[in-house]
Amino acid sequence: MQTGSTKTSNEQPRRARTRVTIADVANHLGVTKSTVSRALNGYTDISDSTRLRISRAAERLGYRPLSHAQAIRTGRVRSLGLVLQVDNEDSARPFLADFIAGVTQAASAENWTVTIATAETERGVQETLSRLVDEHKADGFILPRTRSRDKRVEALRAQDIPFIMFGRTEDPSGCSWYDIKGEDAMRAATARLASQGHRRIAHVPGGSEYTYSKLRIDGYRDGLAAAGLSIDPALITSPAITHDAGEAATRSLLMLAEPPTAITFAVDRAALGAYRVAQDLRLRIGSDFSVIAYDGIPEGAYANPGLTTFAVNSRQAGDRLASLLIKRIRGAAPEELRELAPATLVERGSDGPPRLTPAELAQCLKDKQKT
Amino acid sequence: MQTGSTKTSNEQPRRARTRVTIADVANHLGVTKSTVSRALNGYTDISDSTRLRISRAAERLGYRPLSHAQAIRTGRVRSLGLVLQVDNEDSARPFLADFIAGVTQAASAENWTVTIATAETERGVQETLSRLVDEHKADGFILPRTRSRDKRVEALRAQDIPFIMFGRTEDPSGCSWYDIKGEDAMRAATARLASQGHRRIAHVPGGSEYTYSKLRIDGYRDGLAAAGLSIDPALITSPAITHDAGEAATRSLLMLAEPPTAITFAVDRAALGAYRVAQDLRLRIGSDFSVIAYDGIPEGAYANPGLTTFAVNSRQAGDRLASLLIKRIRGAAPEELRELAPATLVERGSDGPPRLTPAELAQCLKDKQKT
DNA sequence: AAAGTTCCCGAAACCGGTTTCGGCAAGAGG
DNA sequence: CCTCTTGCCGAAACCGGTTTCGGGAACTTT
Repeated sequence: MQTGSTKTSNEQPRRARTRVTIADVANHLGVTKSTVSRALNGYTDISDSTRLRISRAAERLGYRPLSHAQAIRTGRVRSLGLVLQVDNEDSARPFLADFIAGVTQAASAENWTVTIATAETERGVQETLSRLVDEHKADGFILPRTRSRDKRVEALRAQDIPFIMFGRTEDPSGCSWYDIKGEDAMRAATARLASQGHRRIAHVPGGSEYTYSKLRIDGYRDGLAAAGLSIDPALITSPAITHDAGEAATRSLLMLAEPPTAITFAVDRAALGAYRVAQDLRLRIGSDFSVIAYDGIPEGAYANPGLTTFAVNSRQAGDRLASLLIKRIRGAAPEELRELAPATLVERGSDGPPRLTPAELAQCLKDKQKT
Repeated sequence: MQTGSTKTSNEQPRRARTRVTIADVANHLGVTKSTVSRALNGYTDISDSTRLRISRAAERLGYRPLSHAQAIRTGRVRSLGLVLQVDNEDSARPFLADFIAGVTQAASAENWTVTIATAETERGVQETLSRLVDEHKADGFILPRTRSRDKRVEALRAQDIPFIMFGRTEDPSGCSWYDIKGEDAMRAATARLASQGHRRIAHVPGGSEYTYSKLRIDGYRDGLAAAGLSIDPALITSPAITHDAGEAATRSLLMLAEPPTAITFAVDRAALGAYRVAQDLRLRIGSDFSVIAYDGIPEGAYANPGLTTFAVNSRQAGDRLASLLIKRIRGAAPEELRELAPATLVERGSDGPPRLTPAELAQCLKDKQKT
């Protein structure tokens, strides 16, 4: 019974609702499609009067070109790609909404859109990215959380596909980026603590695969050096980006024979782990020992005392990233599209002059352990 | 010097990187484009052997059809649209990442993508939505946070564009939805508190323009009725969805001559405001008065005592919404695509048997006020 | 063996835009 | 007055797919 061209899949015929096409505009004015197209796209071989007539008519008829119809010839879909890694641990990203708002806002301003995708693993991100590339779902990509050696960067660079990093990377050739100066923030944090009188200042770094982690350690080191303090490798723990890991790192630091009176954390979430330690050991954060972190997550404001931190403006970051990427897609050289912005210090209660010296703190902890 | 067809805009010629097209596959096998197209799209008038040959060759050559090239004829871009309202107040949406992960995951599974956009105002959302519709950037839309009377719904319904709501609405004709049974959760919350011995149980509703708010109030009322408790209009406050508003609502309830010993909140964030009141008045949440809320935001776990709440699975919601929407786009009747799922109770420490009667609580508060 | 089906697939139109090419007309130059 | 530009726009090809139409070959049926 089947009559040749019967489809098996359950797709429904597209609805017949008619759109205003470029041909409608052309017919309406008695010109050709090509004239309309060139008039609307800024070609110079169209007289001003004609251009005006056409753009008016297009406006009045409500003509909106289909970007996918344009894309077939131009190769541009006017869309930015964003592939997020959402693993189970830190899937709760409080500033994601802001970040996306920034990206989409800048994109809409140029009449572009944003194509978003997620994956759980690094490998999954790679695959998703390459699918979007293969199907040309986006003209360029925003790469958040860049690693020192980043496969996404390598793949896109090799294929000469426009991209911009939120973060920096080891080999910057052909790369554009927007990043927050985490190194400056950590330098400032260390300087601030030193000026408060701290002499032993520790650092809990972030994930070692990420570029930011190295940069923040550098900043921490620079800050110590500038304050004339020596660098004690024992005061730099293993990486910690979660609540639990931050708690463990804090504990290990306080166990030291000569414990630090201040700790800088590369990420807020780890710093919040220190609060649990303080509660456990009945220490007051901000006097018994101080904490300064980085990120600016909202939970930091609810902590008690509030977490002093260097906050990043996620919305602005998204906005700048999208703007720069569009420029890149339009042909700007990648080397011209590199921007750094500062984090802003949010002073709350988690830091202050040390009540005790390291030796006294050690003694105090030993006493508490007995009881 | 300009030679006629010079463009003024700064667009760069698209890069010449060649893709594998359908013609390449066809030539490679000595068949026509149309045969390849039909073979790959499941038409029945292609012999199995040919179909196999073609799909193998396509695979081997790495052929991926351009969705925008397909779209020009089919009218389908294989993309789901999602327009979020990101206002300044609650822009920090902790489950957004999960929600997006769910949506994109279900979309990718069908080889679809997700086009995301944001706006700050209700009006902005409307405009963004209509821009996406006009440019046909998506084949259908996911509408989060539906209102009782929702302009987005009316607009899309009028134009017969597929959509699905996360939430319900007043006039369900032509609507599909996925929603969490907030009414059941509130009924269960009230029942739970009643069984703990509470006799005066209050409710702090969410934004009155949203459908969920009305439903949760209904659930609260049903719960009271089922427990044989009377409904006191004084125990239903004005809407509160922020920390501050929740704090104010709590204060007003405790000021009552006969205050409630338990409060149900339509949203977690408002419930967290109650903690500030408790701290202020030196009341213990979970014994002096109890709190049960709804949402399952992560901050609830950090509160002290932990917030007992009905949590929604955002990831699953996103997943189901995307799946249902795709079915809708493929032609399923909207009435068949309606799903409800339960919220799950997360028992923490914010509720328990009342230590005091309402009268005693009032007295206690009066005493504290004196000192 | 002729006629009618059924199974496959090629040819060509089509979707809605963009871009190339060429030509007419008006203005400039000699 | 004739030629040479220059400005402006139409005709048609083109992008990469999908879909319609029709027809040849093989297979039944009578």
